Amino acid sequence: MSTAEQPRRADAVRNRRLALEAAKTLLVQSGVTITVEAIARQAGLGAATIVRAFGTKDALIDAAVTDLLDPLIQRAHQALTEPDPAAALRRFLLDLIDFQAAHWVMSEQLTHLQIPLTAERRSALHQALLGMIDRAREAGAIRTDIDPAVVTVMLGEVVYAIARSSATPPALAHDFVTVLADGLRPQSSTGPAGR
Amino acid sequence: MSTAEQPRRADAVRNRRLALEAAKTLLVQSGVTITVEAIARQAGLGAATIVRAFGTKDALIDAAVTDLLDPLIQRAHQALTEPDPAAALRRFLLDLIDFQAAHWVMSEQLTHLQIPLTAERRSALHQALLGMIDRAREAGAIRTDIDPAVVTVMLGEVVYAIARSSATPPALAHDFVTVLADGLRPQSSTGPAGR
DNA sequence: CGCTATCTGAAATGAACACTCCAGTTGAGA
DNA sequence: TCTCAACTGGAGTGTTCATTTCAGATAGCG
Repeated sequence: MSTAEQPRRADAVRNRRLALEAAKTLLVQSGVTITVEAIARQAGLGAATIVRAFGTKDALIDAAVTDLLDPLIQRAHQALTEPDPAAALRRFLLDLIDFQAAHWVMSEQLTHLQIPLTAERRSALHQALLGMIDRAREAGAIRTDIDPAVVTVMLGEVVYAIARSSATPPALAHDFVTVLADGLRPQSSTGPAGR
Repeated sequence: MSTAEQPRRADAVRNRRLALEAAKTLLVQSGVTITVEAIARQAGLGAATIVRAFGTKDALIDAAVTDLLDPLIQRAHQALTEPDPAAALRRFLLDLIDFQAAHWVMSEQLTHLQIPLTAERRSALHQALLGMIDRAREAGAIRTDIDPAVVTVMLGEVVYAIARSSATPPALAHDFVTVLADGLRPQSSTGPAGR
């Protein structure tokens, strides 16, 4: 393909890797404003070197976030093949919350950046989640009076939010998923519906 | 009190008001980076005038956001006195989502600002929400196996998230509150619990 | 080894902002 | 109407950054 990797000097390759690791480290830390300067310091390199290795700061961040996101995507694909769809969904939601709890600071940093790779990964996650919900729905584990697309948006956004919450104790995540799961289960009693 | 308003010239008062309105207008618009320059243009004033009227840009934004938040706080207090706690909570959640849907862009802008007044209002909202949940709980409308504080965090964050979702069709908000309400209701069947 | 294309990073550049200065304007009391 | 302190806003000032430049260092081939 067009991925024609022109040969690069060993030190350039090494420094590129260092820059990526440094960016990942900073992305996970809270409270830090991520500047090229800061990444350079963390990597023990000059700022110019870092920018040159990726073209722009945005491209560097994009690559770093993509890296961080990959394990999560793997888990998502895994969840899609597990036998019990409801359990898989539940487990994945908890994974998602864990991930966001560790990384929500990152999301804040990303707002004004041009990060196409990351956008792509996010969309992949969204697709996988949609798949999980479809499976759970077909298995009868999720009420059918709500559009699966709506459920997907709901869960995706909500997980982000819950992880974001200042405290984020594990108990919160667990309780939260419980409430969601109970609310999403087919409701036997349409209850005091009218209200 | 110490609110000793030293007399100010009529034009100064008018311009202060203009600046506040301009800031509110921009805060609600999406995609706009809010600079003092932009607010000044919107208000038809010079940038210097605006900064001087409030001391700092942050103070201006703080005042504007506070203004925008006030009606919502009023609704919250209102909800606390309605006869049916469950219905009041539900209605307020929908209000909250509506508000956030209209204003979430704003929240993004606020991340790096010094906005004590706004922080205070937010905390007031949180308190009110906690109150509503307590009332609904006492009325037996909310399951008791989950800490009310957790429920509060849950709802507060979640509402923010759901409003944030790109689409935000009203249907989404409605369905979402339904799912939450069903999930938060006392669960008769501990169900096929183990799972 | 020696040579040179590739790399490096300190310093320069330039853009975006919040905030300040000051010469000129204006509201409003006498 | 006159006067002047309070106001205004265009033109700075100082910062914070991403990105570029370029003189010097170095990987790695012959």
